[in-house]
Amino acid sequence: MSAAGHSHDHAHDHAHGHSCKAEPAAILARAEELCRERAVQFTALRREVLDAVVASEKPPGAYDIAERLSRPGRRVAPVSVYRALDFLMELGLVHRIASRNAFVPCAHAHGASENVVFLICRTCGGIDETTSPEVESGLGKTLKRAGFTPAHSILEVEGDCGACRDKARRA
Amino acid sequence: MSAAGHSHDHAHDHAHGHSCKAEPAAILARAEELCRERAVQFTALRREVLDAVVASEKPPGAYDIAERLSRPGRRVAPVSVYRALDFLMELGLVHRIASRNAFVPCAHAHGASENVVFLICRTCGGIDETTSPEVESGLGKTLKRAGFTPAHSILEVEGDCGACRDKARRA
DNA sequence: GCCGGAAGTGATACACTGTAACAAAGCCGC
DNA sequence: GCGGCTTTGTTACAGTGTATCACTTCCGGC
Ligand SMILES: [Zn+2]
Ligand SMILES: [Zn+2]
Ligand SMILES: [Zn+2]
Ligand SMILES: [Zn+2]
Repeated sequence: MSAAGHSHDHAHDHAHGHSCKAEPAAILARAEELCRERAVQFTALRREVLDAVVASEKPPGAYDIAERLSRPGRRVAPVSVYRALDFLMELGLVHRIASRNAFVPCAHAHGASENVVFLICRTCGGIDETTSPEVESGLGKTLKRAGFTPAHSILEVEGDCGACRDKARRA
Repeated sequence: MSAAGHSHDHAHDHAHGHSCKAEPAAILARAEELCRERAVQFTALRREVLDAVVASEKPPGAYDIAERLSRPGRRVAPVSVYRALDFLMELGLVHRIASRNAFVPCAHAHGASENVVFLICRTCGGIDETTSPEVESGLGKTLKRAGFTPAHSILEVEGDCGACRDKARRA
């Protein structure tokens, strides 16, 4: 999945559907801003956990993060990671992928109530995030028909991303 | 939703949004038919696990089922339950709810590729199942736009079912 | 600067969820 | 019945997430 935006900031208009890793600097900035707004602490541990999620090649599990942050002389227990992840999810900076027990940085800065679609590539393991007005409205109709009041929803699609499909075709 | 048809088959047209337990007899019959078709064994254990899933008040976890099936003198280990559940899911008789680690009987007899929407009531804990052509087509468009080839997807909505909402309103 | 409450972290233990490996039992076609 | 396959039992273990409590850090008020 592609890394969006380089230092010289080329035109990156996202007509492509493939995942663009959130720019580490951008998401960090967003984190700091959000924490200032809400008057909560963006502590070192929280920053490190966010960094780990952003920097990981594949969406890591909580234990992966704990291991990555631990060194001889400093052990970060999974429970600390979970707390930081809860915090980051509360702020909408990180999402949990229920079907994988993994965590991804939010790539969209969408509102909390807005539905997102996670595209999980079973070949490369990458997870892309997109929004879908069509799904949103269709789901709204369906829920209304069912008399169900939604609080939040998860939509995770497993399959093959464009890059992996192309690679397979060339092979 | 809905279990159509009781013994005296009253009009049960399901304008209501709340979960209607699948008729135990019907799903059992379907299981036997499917197993005959595919020439696989519908063993006692598999039947008991299916029964347990159908009969449970709330969607049970695998360990709940194991406990329910165990008695003094006969212990059913979780691993056996998982195997039976895998079997039943393969046949499309049971679904796993990723956001809850719970299992529900299929209430629709839909095809394997067809998308379903799970409606999870956070008040009563009931889980209803419905299909949504709108979502289906909307999601198709979105995936195409993203260049993503889907294999299968999960869509789980948490909120309040009609019954619980009414109950709350009257209170 | 100091104090006191609130928030965050460390550490341990534990509960819950799921899988691997191998042996024993049951089924089925020959 | 024999031989191969499927299913189940049993044990052990890996992976995921939470409860508890003590300790530290932060922050606002004095
Ligand atoms: Zn997001
Ligand atoms: Zn891929
Ligand atoms: Zn179903
Ligand atoms: Zn309800």
